[in-house]
Amino acid sequence: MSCFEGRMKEYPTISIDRYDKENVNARAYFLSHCHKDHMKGLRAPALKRRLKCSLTVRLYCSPVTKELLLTNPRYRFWENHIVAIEVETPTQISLIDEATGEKEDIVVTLLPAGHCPGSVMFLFEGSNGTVLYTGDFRLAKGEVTRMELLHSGSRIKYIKSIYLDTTFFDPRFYQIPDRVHVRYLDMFRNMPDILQHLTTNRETQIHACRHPKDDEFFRGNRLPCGIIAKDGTPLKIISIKPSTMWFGERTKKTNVIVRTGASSYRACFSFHSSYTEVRDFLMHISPAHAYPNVIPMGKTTEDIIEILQPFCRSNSRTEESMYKPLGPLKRAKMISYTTTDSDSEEGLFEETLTIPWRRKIPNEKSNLPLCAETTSDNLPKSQISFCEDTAADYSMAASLSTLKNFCIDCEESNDDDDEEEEEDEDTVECSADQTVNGGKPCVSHSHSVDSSLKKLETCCNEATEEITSQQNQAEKLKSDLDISKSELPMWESFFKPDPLTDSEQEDSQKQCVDLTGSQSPNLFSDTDNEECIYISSQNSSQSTHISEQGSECWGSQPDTVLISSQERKEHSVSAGQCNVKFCDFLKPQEIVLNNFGKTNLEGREQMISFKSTQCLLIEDLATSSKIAAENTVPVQQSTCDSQDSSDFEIPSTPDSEVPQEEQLKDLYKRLAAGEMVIAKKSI
DNA sequence: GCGATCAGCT
DNA sequence: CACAGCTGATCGC
Repeated sequence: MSCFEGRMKEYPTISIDRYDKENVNARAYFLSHCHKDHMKGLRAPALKRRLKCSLTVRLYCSPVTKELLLTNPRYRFWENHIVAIEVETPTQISLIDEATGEKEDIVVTLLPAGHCPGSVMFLFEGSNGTVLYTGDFRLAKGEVTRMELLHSGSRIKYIKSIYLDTTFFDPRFYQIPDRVHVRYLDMFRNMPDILQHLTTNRETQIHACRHPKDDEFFRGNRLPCGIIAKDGTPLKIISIKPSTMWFGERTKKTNVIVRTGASSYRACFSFHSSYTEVRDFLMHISPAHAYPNVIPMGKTTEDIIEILQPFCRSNSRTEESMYKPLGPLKRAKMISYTTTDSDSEEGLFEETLTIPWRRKIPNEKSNLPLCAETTSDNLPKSQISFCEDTAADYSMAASLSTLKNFCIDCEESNDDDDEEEEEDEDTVECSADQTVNGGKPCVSHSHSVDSSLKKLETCCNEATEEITSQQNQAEKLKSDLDISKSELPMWESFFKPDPLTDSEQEDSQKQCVDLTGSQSPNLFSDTDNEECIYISSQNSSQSTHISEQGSECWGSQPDTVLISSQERKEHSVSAGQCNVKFCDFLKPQEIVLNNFGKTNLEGREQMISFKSTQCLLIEDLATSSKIAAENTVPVQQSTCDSQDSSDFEIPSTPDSEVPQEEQLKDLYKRLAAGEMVIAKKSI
């Protein structure tokens, strides 16, 4: 529950997610998402009076949040005072003091937060520095690296302060299963696409309604919303209750899904980032200061700030050093065609920054023969000229020393995490980075050279990422195939009402190794519940990924989703095949799988069937077959992809062909020879 | 009557 | 259970 007071130290004239007390007098309001604990005071009389008196004050939010807000008649008075800002679109806003006429401009960028429909983080850039307000967020590990607007060139922007969702920033919530994998962060932009999955028809097999207190309810021939099986057959219901706190409270490690009753299960699930996800986010952002938005019970703000402190860059480096200007550009070196060791080591600027290297796309597995080879001083001239046509006024100005340094960047940017190496190469890589990125401190050098070098960097990065992507796909395919061989999700065994056999329990306990000390649920683990069901985290992340119906957003909150096998033909149930339906904006506290009705299979052996629009199919990747929307995918393959989404890998490109070893070798050779390699899309 | 706050509940 | 949000009771304006 957010305890953020509404104001940030750097920009105290704006209010975010709080609209009471002094916040009423803010020059602008920001709403990160439509949850009540972030809307305090938003319809209070004081604020209504302010709106009537002010000509300039506005509420800024995402288009989806605006839509949701205005759906509620109680907030409709905002209609003429609310401004929707497109996600990932830097927008300048003038903050005007209507009493004095004083004006301050800031640039705000909305970044998808993955918490609920329309939820965003706010990135503010202005005279008092760059600050990030996260609101509530759930971002998978590594996702921050793909947020371009948090980066300048290939490096993370300097974030002075971060105001952070620390809901689960506690080792008890060390790891929370990933959500159903989606390809894009901005999935909520298309609300009609989500709405098409919804119906008010109670006879559908997926219900979002409150869960009864106990299993007794299900023995009656009625669902919580009142619907009954037409032919009078008894209901066969499985309920899954998405929980996070419950798992955090376990004294032992548990599975991600634990059986809690005859037909009830707890699935570990969260709309907030886990400890490791927040830690990954913070480590990448590396802000100078971090402030918690959420203070857990029994803790103080100071406690949490202390926990956050090790992740702040002010911890190891002084703030002053971060702002150290670059100094004048050494133009003479820029136009040199020759290179010496001293050139490359000295760099292009009189002084160098000490900004730690940040990877935009870290990858633990990939090696980069491309950059390793191109760091050679024998680099062919063609390596320089392959971007020439993209920069008319460049005139071959990039020295080999620049390229050499740049290639060190390249190599490292895709290398494994190794802080020692980073420190060792700081000076060299920074000088290169300043050259190619042309960051804000580089005010004295030629724009044309700067932009040309940027293009050069872009070209090299694209080539590098292409190779990395190809390698990743090959490795992923291999690992997925391994998984599919050995760890096929056993839906049949999961949804069976019978307790585990001794051998099943024994097998799973053998695999329980707790090295973290956290109680976070594991794939196969020990449990304090004797009726535990063992299921992979991939499965649970899909099975629990259900949410609240938009039309009920303001009314009674449905917290149960009932899934029955009584379905239309397109939702037909079949063993071994499982489509995943995306209802990501629903937010139930319970999911009930209800397989009442007639099917062609015995009820308890049925697989629950969904529709899929997002899951990638590994086999399709391998065969380049086109993945159509609404495609039907075998669950074991879609879950493999879901697992991948949690890794620090570049997501595989659908429709692309995984290269064979020989092809890769050929690619490397061509790249090393300075040829331009263009990714071809095969559909 | 309405809003703020809290307890209790899901 | 702290999520997030509802209902109802109570108090104050």
